[in-house]
Amino acid sequence: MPEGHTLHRLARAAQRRLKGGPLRVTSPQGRFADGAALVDGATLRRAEAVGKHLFLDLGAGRHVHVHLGLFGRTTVAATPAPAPVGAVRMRIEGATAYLDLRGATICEVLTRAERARLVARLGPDPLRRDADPDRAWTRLSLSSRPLASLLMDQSVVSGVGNAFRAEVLCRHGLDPYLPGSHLARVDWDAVWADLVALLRDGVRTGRIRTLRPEHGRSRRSGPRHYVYRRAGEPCLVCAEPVSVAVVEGRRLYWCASCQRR
DNA sequence: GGCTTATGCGCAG
DNA sequence: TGCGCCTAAGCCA
Repeated sequence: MPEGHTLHRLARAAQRRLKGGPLRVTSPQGRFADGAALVDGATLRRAEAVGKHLFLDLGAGRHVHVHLGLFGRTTVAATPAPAPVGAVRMRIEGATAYLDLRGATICEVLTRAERARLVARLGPDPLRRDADPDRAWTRLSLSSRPLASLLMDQSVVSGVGNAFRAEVLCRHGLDPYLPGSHLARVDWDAVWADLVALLRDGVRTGRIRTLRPEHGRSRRSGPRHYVYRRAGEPCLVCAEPVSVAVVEGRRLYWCASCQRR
């Protein structure tokens, strides 16, 4: 479930459960065998997420970089680790916990400079204290591209994916096709603040919860989002059917009636 | 057991 | 713009 909150949550879990003693790093599936050999026996200095990227600082200028892509999944659990089932790209075993990685787009060892170059091309991450929303505003306000494209562009804002894109635009009544340059500063400030709150909630709960209390956030059954994956179903606010179209290669869901600005 | 879909992204053309 | 990567889960028969 890889939007930014997933990676920050993973970074926290890794930091808490793998820090300390030497780590056994292997690649049962084999595709990360060379990388694993480079870092096997190292100690975790720091686990950190930037946008949808996870970095494990293993000292001596070695940084394991993981990007989950669309399919990547991780397991973090108490040792002893069971015999690997399926395609485990990377397994990290510590004294009390282990981490399994499957299906990731990227799992590699980077130098500090390579890591810095990668981070430099990412836009501000709403989950990081050092994030500067002005950087994103500068990009947005000069662009004729639609908001729905800009929000998915990791060099504009990092950590937002298809679910949060759809939901945050809906929560603010924003037309997904509005050019970035037509967005009011006050609306961007509100969207940014909302992304901070929504993503933080995601880190805490491990879920994407976007419904306001009056629309059933705590309800057990029924829709869990305003528009995401609800094509053709009634909008929770105005009951008009939710629209769907492909933008940036991903399905965009929105309410054409509520989101007009 | 097969088919579809998925919270992503780089690359060819 | 569309394809390919890569894995798992949900749905159907």
